[in-house]
Amino acid sequence: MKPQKIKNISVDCVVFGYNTLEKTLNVLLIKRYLESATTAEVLVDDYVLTGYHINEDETLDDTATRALKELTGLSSLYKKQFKAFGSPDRLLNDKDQIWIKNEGFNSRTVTIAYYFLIKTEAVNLKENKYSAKWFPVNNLPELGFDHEAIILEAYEDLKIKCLSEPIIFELLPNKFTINDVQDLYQSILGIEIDNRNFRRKLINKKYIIPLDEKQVGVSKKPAQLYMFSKDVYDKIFEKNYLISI
Amino acid sequence: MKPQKIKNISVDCVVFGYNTLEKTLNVLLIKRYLESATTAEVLVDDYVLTGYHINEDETLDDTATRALKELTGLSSLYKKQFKAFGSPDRLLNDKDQIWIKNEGFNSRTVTIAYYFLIKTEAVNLKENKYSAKWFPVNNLPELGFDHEAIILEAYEDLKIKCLSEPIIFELLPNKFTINDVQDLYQSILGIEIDNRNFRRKLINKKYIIPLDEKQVGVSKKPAQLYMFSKDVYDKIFEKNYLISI
DNA sequence: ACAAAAGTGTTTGCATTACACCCATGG
DNA sequence: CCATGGGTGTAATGCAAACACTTTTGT
Repeated sequence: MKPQKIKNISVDCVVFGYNTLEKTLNVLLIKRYLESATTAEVLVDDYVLTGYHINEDETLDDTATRALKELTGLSSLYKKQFKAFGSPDRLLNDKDQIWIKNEGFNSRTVTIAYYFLIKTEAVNLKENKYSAKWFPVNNLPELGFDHEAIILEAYEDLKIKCLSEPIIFELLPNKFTINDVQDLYQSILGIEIDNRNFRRKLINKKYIIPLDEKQVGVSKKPAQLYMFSKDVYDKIFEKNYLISI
Repeated sequence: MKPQKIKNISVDCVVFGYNTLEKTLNVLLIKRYLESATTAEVLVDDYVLTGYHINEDETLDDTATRALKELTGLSSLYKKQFKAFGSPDRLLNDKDQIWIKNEGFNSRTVTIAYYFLIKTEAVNLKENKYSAKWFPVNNLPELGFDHEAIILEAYEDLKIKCLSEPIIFELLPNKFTINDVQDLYQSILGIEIDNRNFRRKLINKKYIIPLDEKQVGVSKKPAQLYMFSKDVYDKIFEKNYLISI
């Protein structure tokens, strides 16, 4: 028997992916398209976050994990529930109303929003059934529902979180250069960082481990590769209580 | 006409209050009590967070604000939505099931949890219709539903948040001593802080303003009183991008 | 005068910032 | 040999941490 959907509670997923070559932070969005059955007029044509209404027997985390699994084929990604959105008018645009009627959901749906961090190269979008596509977080397409607001809040949370937790490495390949990490911080935070100071800082961390390997296939001096060791990080981690107000 | 309640979505409020004299961080809880109509047997006797199911025409923030207003008579308190709880088995204890049947809610309710910070002395519990009572966050009574878990997560969030934002002053009277602030940090974080270093740090902040006033009615040397100026804080605030991973 | 809590300075080390040039490699 | 990006060192500053005694007041 099919599990019962709860029609007024959903989970939406902001999937962040970093493109190491273009140095852009991207969000994975799916196409929303609907034509009138009679006139072939285009009724809805935009993008939305991936998301599902929750099932009766499912935790919120489960729903989010399921959504990502179906979108990307991947599980055990970094995931964070960051906020619930429940304004009564969040789905009341004309387009959204048409869409909702078509899908049979409740127009007063509260959504629990998650964000995911993902190594872009791990996703194969070629044979994706949702026409999923990456968009730079700073240059989003037209979005349905209140999804633009959701993405921006996820992004704010990510900006803060990446300063104090080593989640940045979720967005990079397993082997990376110090400059990759710097570029990524710069993309996320929108700031410039001094390269010498940044290198020193990172290289001094015991959980940033130099490999016996250098870049290959680059047309200039190949850079030293490093990996991040979560084990070492967890071992040496200690909470600090620095009050900085 | 009465607004329509949504039976499977609620808001729960963790209300933190600090007792300056006892130096304890407390949570405001309400009594949950039910006797069997026939045998007078006590069916439910414990405490829960204050919370409401949301109305059709209400934002989540509105519901939270309404709950606090009815509980304490106060509005415009510091409020933070910190997490949604939606496990399918979060309300399945026997006691909880009895209670839910009595109240007519859905056993699969997702709750959006908020926490509030409040100056304890601003609340008058004497004539409170909910038998609300303060409990130390480190010594909670028996709690219904999953409310203990909710309180603990709120507390974790508060611990982190108070390190980087000046929310601590929401828990103190308008006029406070430096040692009050230190005691409060110590209560929240469960650590000891060096008094000389802490004083220097605080007194150097431009938004900690010394008043032409000292404590009165204390039986020892009266301390200098200070106030917190949010205006000054907002003016001099600047985001820093210190990466500390 | 005594008890209790308020208040006060200095030193040391560490982390952050600012800053400019040489090096190694592939083409 | 040259263009490109990788990689390197030092000095100045500011902040945090450690640490113990004197002062003020009310009783």
